[in-house]
Amino acid sequence: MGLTKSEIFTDQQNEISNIAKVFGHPARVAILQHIFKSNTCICGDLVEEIGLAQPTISQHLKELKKVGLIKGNIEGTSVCYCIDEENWSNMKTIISDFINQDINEQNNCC
Amino acid sequence: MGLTKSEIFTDQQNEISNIAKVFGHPARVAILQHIFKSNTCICGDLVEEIGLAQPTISQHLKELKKVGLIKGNIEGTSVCYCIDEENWSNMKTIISDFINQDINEQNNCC
DNA sequence: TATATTAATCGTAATATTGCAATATAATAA
DNA sequence: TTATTATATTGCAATATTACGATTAATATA
Repeated sequence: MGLTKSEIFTDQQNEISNIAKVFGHPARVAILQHIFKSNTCICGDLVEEIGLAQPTISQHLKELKKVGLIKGNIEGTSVCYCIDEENWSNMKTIISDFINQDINEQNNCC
Repeated sequence: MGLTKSEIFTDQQNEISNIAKVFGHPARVAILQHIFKSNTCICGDLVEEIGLAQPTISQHLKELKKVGLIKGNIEGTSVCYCIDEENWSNMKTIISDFINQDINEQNNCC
C-alpha cells in the first residue's frame, strides 16, 4: 500500500489535507516565511538562505506552485517567486474554517 | 535520503510543519471533523464511519494523539476520543500566525 | 473461568517523500 | 557563437507513510 485512499473522502477533506501536506515540510514553511519577510522577491537566495541543495529547493518550490500558493516570474536568467495572493486568501479561508471549528463542550468524554 | 533535515530549521518552522503534517492526510481530517460534529465522543465508530480498517484508524489516532490534538479515555472495552482543547487552542495560534502573515504589496514581482 | 468485544501493536507490502549529483534548459553577456 | 549564470529535470538511494492481516491486551459478560 502506501497509497492514500482519496476516493473515500470528501473533496473538502482532500483539499484541506493537500494544502496541509505542503505546509508539512519545514523547508516549504521556511520558503514561504522568507518570501513574506524579504523585500526583494527572491529566487536562488533561498538555496544559501536555507541550506539545502539547489535541486531540493527547486523541488519544494514546484510543490508550492502546484497547490498555487506561489507563482514565479522569469527575470533574466533568474526566477522571482511571490505569493499568489488570491490563492493564499482562499487557503486561509479553508484552513481557518477547519481549525476554528467550535468544540462541543457538552460532550467531552475525557 | 528521505530524511527531513530538521536541524537546519527553526523550532517554529519544525513546529508548524509537524502540525501541518498531521493535517496532511484526509483520514485524520475526517477523524477530527467527526469528533467535532459528533455528540457522542466516538471510538470505533470511526472505522465504519470512515471506511478504513481498524488498525489503520488506530494508527491515525495515534498520530493525532502524538501531536496532542486529541486525547483518549478508556470506557470499558472501548476508548473514547476527544479534542485536547488546550493543545488545539495552541495549535490555532501557531497556524493562524503563519497563514495570516501580511503580504508585502510593495514588492510583488509577479 | 471461558468467551466476546474493542482497541493497540506487530509485521509487512506498496507507495511516497526527501535530498542530491549529474545533466539539461533557458536567458543573458562577451 | 560561445561562455556564463540561474533554474529545472532526471535518476536514484535512503527513509517515511499508508494500509491491512494477524495477533495481542484489556475489559466486560455469560
